[in-house]
Amino acid sequence: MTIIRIALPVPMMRLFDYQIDSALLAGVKPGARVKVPFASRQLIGFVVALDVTPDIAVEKLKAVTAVLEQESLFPAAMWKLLQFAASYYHHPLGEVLTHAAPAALRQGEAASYQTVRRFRLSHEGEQVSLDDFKRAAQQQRLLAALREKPLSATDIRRQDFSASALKALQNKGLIVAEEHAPDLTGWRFAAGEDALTLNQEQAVAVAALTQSISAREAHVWLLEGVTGSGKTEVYLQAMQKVLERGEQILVLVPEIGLTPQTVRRFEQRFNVPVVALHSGLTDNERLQGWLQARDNEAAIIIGTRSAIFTPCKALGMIILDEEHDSSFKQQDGFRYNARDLAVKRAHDAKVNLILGSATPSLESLANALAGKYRHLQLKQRAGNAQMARHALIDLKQERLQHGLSESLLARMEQHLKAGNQVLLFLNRRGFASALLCHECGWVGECARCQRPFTVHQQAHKLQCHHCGAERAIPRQCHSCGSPQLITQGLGTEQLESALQERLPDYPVLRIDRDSTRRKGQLAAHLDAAASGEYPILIGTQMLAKGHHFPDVTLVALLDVDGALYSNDFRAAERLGQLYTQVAGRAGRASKPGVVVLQTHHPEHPLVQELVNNGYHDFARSALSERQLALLPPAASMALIRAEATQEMDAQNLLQAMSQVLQAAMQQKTPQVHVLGPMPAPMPRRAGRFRYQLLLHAAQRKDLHALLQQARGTLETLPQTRKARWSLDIDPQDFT
DNA sequence: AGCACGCCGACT
DNA sequence: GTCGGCGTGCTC
Repeated sequence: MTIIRIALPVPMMRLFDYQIDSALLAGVKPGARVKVPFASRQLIGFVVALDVTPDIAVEKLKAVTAVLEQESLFPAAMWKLLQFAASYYHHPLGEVLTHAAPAALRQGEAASYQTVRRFRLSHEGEQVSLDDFKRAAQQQRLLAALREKPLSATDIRRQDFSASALKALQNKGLIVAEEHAPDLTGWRFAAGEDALTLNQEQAVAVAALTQSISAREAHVWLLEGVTGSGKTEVYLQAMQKVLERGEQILVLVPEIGLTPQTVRRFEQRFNVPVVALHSGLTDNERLQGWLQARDNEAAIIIGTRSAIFTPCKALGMIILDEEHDSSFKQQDGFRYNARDLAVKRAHDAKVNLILGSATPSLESLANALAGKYRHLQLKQRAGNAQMARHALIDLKQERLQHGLSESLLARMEQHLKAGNQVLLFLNRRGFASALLCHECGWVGECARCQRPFTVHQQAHKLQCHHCGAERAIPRQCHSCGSPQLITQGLGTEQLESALQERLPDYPVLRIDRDSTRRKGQLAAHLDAAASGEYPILIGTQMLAKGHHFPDVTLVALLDVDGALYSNDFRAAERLGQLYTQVAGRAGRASKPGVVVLQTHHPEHPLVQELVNNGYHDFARSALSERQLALLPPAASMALIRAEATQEMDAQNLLQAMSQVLQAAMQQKTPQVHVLGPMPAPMPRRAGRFRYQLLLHAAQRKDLHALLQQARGTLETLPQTRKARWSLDIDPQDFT
């Protein structure tokens, strides 16, 4: 009997020791999966250490039930990354490992390739004469092909053989199906489509990357390229250099960016096996992709956030597109940031990492400006496309009608009369953001969130956008009984009907979560928007990404002032990114676009910077503001959130945690500030009271040393039984 | 987290 | 008389 240490998928910062029979243990290495009894159930965990001295009596140790494999499930580099992630995010190792493994492996499936079904001619099939099939062309064609070599089910589909012909020949006993192990022969680069011609800036970027790849250097590259500057072509030409020497590329894209078109583009260009890890895969398909990546059977692996945990035997480069996108940060459970882990992974693997964006995050920009990342800039649009012009409308001097100023309406008519499209952004769906009583001021509020209900006139209901609760629209005030209920705050639904009334000759298309709820509706709406049959387009944030509308010559952002004086220090950065991404949606060579910002604060320095000098300068100003205020990236933060049905329970837990942290710091001069407990920006949600504790440190290592020391104590506090809590390292969202 | 144990209300 | 409500405690 030996004792081994195991990481289990439970939310505790502890490992568990088990006895194991020597015969069972033979050959088992750290990283292998085992099945063990845990309390009253059986769990699958990962071996972390062999032959350990347990910290409790040996007799109390249970025995391992089964060993699922002997070798580590994760190659050494991935094992190291996962250990790092667990310690950096102060998250239990067992949960990290379980999160990183494909679902099929978490559930105990074998880590093995699926057999492929292959069709070959039977003895009779080989004897039969093709002339007997003159009246069955499909069957004849299939027979002829099978005389050359057996075909897999995929071959048959790709080469357009008819399924009914296959069936018929099987029924006649001329073809037999066999299950075969897949032939794992690796892949070879073979050029597909030709590369595009580069402009000067692209050529400079490609040359720098190529040089680095050839010299086997490893840098992080921030590719800051305005919309339409041809970042993708830079990626593709750099990728080719890596593929030519047989190395793999991991491509991470935002959740919304993983489309079949993206995947096809890689396939057509390079003729190499591409694995796309998207949400539509079955557990088994995902496992197959994971294995192919691990064994270098796939050359390009493309996926969203979680794909950062895909092992690659011959990793040669990582590309992370739209690096500023918030979907790279997981917002619950194991709250990791795929962008930051990509930096660590590329560094350890000694490969290049390209972070691409038109609107880089201030974190990455700071690293580039500090010389930690190499900075590549594409300031010109590829081809002849021109940059959009920018304009401000000062709302202080204007009368607003349904959120639209007279000068904006005048501009819109001008563009519409010229036969162009107009795009209006309003990041608030529904008809109005509140329903209130004109006589007594009562506001229709969700009792569970203490926030006003959004009015949805089309669906004829009130809806809470925080918890989803719904009510019928009342006819009378619940407080004074008055029938005079009025709405406040403009939503997309109201904007749509106001515009239909004001500009009846121009059909309006609204694209938001409500109008695209059904499957396929978003794609249909986007097609309709691009077709030009709707001169006026209205959209929420979801329209800011992904699509280009060449006939749109006027884009306006309504009601973004909230971002300028927000409690959230990242609000301005996000506004700058939204504004710039939106500007990139519009115009083409022959029809340059105009972007209009309606604001009550045209004098705001960040607005001025954004409109006059663009994101590039805006970001640098915003960054120096952060540095002055000692906010990230000039400092490090961690956020502890707590919520409970009783307000005191959430407060008390964080109070106790604050004391634990303060006590841990007393040994040295405190270099970490613990702020709170304070109510969360949204103090109630779905009937729960929410509080938070903010940790702030000028030096990241101080914050980490503190959490390293105190994290174990935090989870064992008795107050944790009465409140739900979570720890978020480098929080992005403070709600 | 998940599960068992344990002590108080509305039903066959 | 039981079934089951979820508070409490524990997991090698």
